[in-house]
Formats: sequence, structure tokens, C-alpha cells
Amino acid sequence: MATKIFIIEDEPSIIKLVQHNLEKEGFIVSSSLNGNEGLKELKKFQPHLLLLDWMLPDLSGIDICKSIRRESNLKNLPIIMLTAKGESEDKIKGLNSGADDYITKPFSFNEVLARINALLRRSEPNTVADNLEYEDLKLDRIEKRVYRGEKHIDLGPTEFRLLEFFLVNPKRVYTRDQILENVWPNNINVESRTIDVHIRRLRQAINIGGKKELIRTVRSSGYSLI
Amino acid sequence: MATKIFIIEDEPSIIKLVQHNLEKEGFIVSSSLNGNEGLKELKKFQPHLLLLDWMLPDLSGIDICKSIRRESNLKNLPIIMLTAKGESEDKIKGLNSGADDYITKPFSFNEVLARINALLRRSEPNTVADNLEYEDLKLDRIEKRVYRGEKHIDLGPTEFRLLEFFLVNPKRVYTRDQILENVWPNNINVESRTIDVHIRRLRQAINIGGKKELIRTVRSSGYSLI
DNA sequence: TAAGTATGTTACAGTTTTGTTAAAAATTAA
DNA sequence: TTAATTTTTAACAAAACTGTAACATACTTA
Repeated sequence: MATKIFIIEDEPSIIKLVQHNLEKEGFIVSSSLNGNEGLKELKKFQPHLLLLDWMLPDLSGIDICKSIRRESNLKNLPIIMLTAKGESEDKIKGLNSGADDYITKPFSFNEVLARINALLRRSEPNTVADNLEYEDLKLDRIEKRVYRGEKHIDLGPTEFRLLEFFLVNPKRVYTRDQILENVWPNNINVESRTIDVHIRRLRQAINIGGKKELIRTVRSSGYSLI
Repeated sequence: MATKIFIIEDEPSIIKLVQHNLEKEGFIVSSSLNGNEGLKELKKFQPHLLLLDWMLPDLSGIDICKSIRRESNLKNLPIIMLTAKGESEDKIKGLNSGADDYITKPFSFNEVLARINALLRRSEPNTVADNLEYEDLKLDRIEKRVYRGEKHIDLGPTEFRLLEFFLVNPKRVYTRDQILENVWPNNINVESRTIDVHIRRLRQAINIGGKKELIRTVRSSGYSLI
């Protein structure tokens, strides 16, 4: 899924510059020229990251930031503050109000891009890389395909998500609860044993032609990708 | 557990300033004055965050950054670059090498603190390896694996918890009651002799190939990890 | 030294956890 | 709609782990 970015900034020239370039980079971008309206649209748009100007005609960036951090479903939204204020005091105020990063004007687009990527990499590993690899296993998120070496592997949707999840942190052991939470759609209730069945199917699919087993069972803990 | 921060920076005055103030904030801080040594100590110290200088006498901060991102158990270590280079180009290079944030000198301590907190807030708890080591014994809590030297050791769940418990305070002697209380699930009742059997199993597992005995019996008291 | 106490070792039965299969239920595609 | 695919559950099999008892060995002390 493409990454969505929302911009709240009152200077049209900046919006134009940033929005255009971000779209060229493959992001889906939406923006607003003022605070109150921006806050509303933001909730509809559900972005993966917010670029937020400090000085706005109505609400201040700080207020927006605080307001966002109070909303339970936006609590973790990565926020980059965008502002002319370069004083150290201001940076601290900005960061403490809940922003994750802070860029002072004037800035180059490349700096914005680098910080966006750094922040996205941190906040949600799966929004960045298009494909994941481990040993001779390759998963392409765009094509939704999996390969073991040269061989193409057909996976059902759940097995695909399961493998995708494991590939983000290979070697790490996950409990069944963690797997459920991350691989299954929210608020769904399935038996934890259901996972075992999907693990089995995934194993069967990726262990082709006598190749090495790639999923490790850790008794009383869970599973890991080797 | 307190948050551990590691600093690699060649200017003693900066180390002193930052380290002292961070400790006042309740962090556990360790530091190194150069790259190669720092990288080694870092792996032992297992910090939750790294403050990394760009310009170092031997390795550059960029190289250290890249090297860290290649280590599977340090992949998610939050890194803040600390440097005199303020040019936009450099920032991009720094962030793209895998750093999560970037502070230019001169900085105020409060700005460093604000950025540290912003980054820690963002980073997923538990992604940083809380590994335990003693002599050539290594226990990885994330991967749930144990190594003696290079050799991988397979342990059952109880033996794993037992070793984990001993590794927190090596050399300390624990009574069977203390072991029961800390290693066994609450409200379970097992004979104290059961511990002896698990100790034996653990011993057998970790004393591979004529290596030195690591568990000491203290008659009429209990056991300790040497 | 011998008796008494503490620990080492082993085997095994019972328990828990995981693997595997098949069929019912749900979802998606035609 | 029906057909095809996918997901979930349940049931049983297999494997791994646990606790205990029983005996062996080592240490302590009278």
C-alpha cells in the first residue's frame, strides 16, 4: 500500500513544492491551508505521516499536535514540525508537544524527504521497503509474490501476511498473541491454534524440494523465521 | 528497567556534559572516545539508544551506523547523529545511512534530551535486544536462543528461564526457594529436588565439548552461575 | 569410620504443547 | 446464483517437556 502524507501549511508555495515532489516519489499527498479544517480532513484522510506548520492563521501547530496526541487512533501518527522558528527553546517545545521531528525553514526538499523516510522507517517498518528478503526467500509487496531462490511460491492471503510479518524481523520469536495482533485484521477473534494450521501451510509452501526449514518452533513461546 | 544510552564521541568535554546530565535524568550511560572500540563496547552494553558523533578519529559515524544496521540484533537501535556538519547534504547522508535523527553542534542539552525522548517514545519497546552475557555464554531474549561461544545450544523452556535468571546476577548464590519463586510460575508447587534435576539438565546442555563447568553447587545453600 | 545429610543421576509416567488432517463454515469469484 | 477458494475449528497423533521417585555418590560430623 502506498504511503499517505498529509500537510498542514498556510503558505501555498511550500505546499506546492513539497506536495509535488512527494507525489513524484510515490506518496499519496493531501493538504490543508489552515488548522481547524486540516484537523478534520486529516481524520478522514488517515495519513501515515503529518507535515505540520507551526504558524497557522487559526490554531497553532503546537495545539494541533497536542490535540492529535489525545485522539486514541492518532496517538502514534508520526509528525514532523515545519517552521521558521530555529531557536533551541522552540524546538524543545515542539518536540515535547508530541512532534517526532522538527525541520526549520528554509529547507531543501531532499532534507524533508530524508527525514520522512527516517521517521517512517522507525514508525512502521512495513511502510518503507517494497520487498523483504531473508536468505533465499524474497517477498515482493508490490507484486504480492514470494520466491524461494528462483522458484515462485503461491501463498494464500493469510500465509502471505504471516510471512511478511516474520520477514520484517527475522530470527525474532513471536508469541501467538503477537502474531494474531499483527497478522489478523483488528478485533477479530480466532483460536490461537488456528495460527498453527497456517504455520503448517506456510511451512509446506516454502519448504520446496527438500530445502532447509525456515520456520522455527519455540516451545511454549511461539514461532520465528529461523 | 532503566533506559541505557551509549555515546560515541571523541570530544571529552561533550561526553562529560551529556553523560552527566543524562545520568541526572535517570539514564544509565556509557561512552567511548573512538569508533572501533565504541562498536565493541556498544555490543556488550546493549543500549536502548545511541548518540553518535559524525567525525571520529578512526571510523566515521556513517560507517558505524551502516555497520549497526547490518547486525540483526541491533537493527532497530535508535540512533541520533551528533555533529558539527550543518549542511543539508550531510543531514541527508546521515539519515540515509540509517540514523533516526540528527543534531548539529552547538546544541543545548535540553534539545538533546527532547530528541532522545521523542525517539524513545517512537521506538517500539522491546525491539532493542536485552541480551545477557557471561564469559562465553550468551542468551538472546528476543530470539530466545543461547550460545556457548559460537555454538548454539538448545534448551527447554524451564532450562531457558533458569539460565536467564542466573545470568542477571552471575556469581550470586540462590537458595532453592529463591529459584522456585523466580523461575517457576506463581502459585505452582513443586518439590525443591525438582530444581536439582533441571540444574543437571542445564549443566549438561551448556557444558559442551569439555568446556568449563559454569554452574556451582554451594552445599546447603543452593546454586550460582560460577 | 559410620551414620546422617545433601546433591547427582537416571528412568519413566503423566502432562502439555505442537503437528497433522479433514471437514464444516465463511468468503470470494465467476 | 453456484462454484471455487480460503479460513477456522475440532479431533487425534506425535513430540517435547516436567516432576517425581529411587538409587548412587559425595560430603559432614560425631
